[in-house]
Amino acid sequence: MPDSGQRLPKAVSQRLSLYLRHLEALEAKQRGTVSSSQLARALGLTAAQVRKDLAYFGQFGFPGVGYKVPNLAQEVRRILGTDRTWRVALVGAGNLGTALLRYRGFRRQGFEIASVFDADPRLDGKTVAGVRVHPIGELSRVVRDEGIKLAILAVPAEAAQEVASSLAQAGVRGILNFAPTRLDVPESVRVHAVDLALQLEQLAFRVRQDDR
Amino acid sequence: MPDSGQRLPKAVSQRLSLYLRHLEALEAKQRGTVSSSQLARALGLTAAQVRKDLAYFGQFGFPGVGYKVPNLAQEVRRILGTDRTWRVALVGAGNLGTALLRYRGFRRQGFEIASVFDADPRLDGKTVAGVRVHPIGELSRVVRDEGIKLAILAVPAEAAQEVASSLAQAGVRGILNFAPTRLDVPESVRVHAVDLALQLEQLAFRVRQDDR
DNA sequence: TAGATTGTTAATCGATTAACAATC
DNA sequence: TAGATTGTTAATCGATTAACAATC
Repeated sequence: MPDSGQRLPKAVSQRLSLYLRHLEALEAKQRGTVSSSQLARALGLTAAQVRKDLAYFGQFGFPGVGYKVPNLAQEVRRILGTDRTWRVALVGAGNLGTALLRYRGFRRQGFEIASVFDADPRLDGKTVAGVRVHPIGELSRVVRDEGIKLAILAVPAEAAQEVASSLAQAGVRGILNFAPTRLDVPESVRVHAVDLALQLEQLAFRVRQDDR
Repeated sequence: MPDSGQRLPKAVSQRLSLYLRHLEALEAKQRGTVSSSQLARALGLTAAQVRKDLAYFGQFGFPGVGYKVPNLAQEVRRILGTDRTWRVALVGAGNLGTALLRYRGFRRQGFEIASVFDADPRLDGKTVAGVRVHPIGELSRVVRDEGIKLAILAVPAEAAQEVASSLAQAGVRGILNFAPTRLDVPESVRVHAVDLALQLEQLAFRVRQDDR
């Protein structure tokens, strides 16, 4: 039973991005086909898991052959929604914001940082990495006018909630939150938190655990 | 049955960091006690889950009262290993590396970026955010001499594997990898990957799913 | 054809939730 | 004491793995 019906396990969508990464590497190497067991080995999963994950969305494989690389890559892009370009607003042009603005990985995966906002009046009208910085007061208008649906939040924790509320109000549907704080937003808005210190904490914990 | 015996579910350790975040916020507000249901509400979990998670490590609560905030915060810090300062090496002093170097959240959680390395000879000997940049050739020596056990990898994907191997060789036990590539390291080294484009991809996917 | 590999069902494993006696 | 809340056991839920007929 393909496509609809059963709910998608949360873990599956996370693995889709991994599949796409590896498929793109295989595309670059001009590999024609790949089997579930090859994908599994490369990504540290099991072959059954790979097949089951992909089968949630349709029948992409060929028994006895495997999956056709460009084919499957395109399907996964379509599923993830990165077969088109998403225009993204970046709020916060400090160190982290600037790094994110210059990070080439976003564009490579179909994301374009279309406008940048910062509360610091000294940045007003300046350009960073070729993109003009707007005063934060223009956020609602610009986001609304440009129909932007995704935003990256790279402001201090204290400012995050207020900005998030403005973004929600302006029609943003998803926020990638780098501020280490929980955001209270309407149901219509998805928040995905990236807490950098938390990542290091997890790493330290696992390293210490190995020492038992 | 406390502490040892059963294996720790992976998801539990991830939630420990969340507990600590919230406990630190409560500490700042001078809150004396907190119940499992209050913690659960604040973090979007269930009370039973909070109690069970904490019970893996001991009996920290008081029936009828809840948990003592400073007490529990200290216990969780001890469990996570952030009751001491971890010295961390940063490899890559580009935009992302610089942003990470200036990011205050690391120090707040007990991580100190003790030395920085970059392959670009123009950065050689310069200081960024008050820390001197070493040429990458000195990586092994410095890491070994200073007994550094954690590293942050903020170099281009092409360079990541080579640097990771050097780090492993020099005795590093954990790598926080910002390069979008899988690293092949000895068993003694833990790798925790942070793929920024993947985070945006996941967000876009969930936003699109909501539109069904 | 023989060999390989898929998609899918059933079995297993693990994690979350509900319930409640014990405790303050 | 009465009310609140813990730690823990049993029940439920969900995700992973194994197995295999169908297919190329």
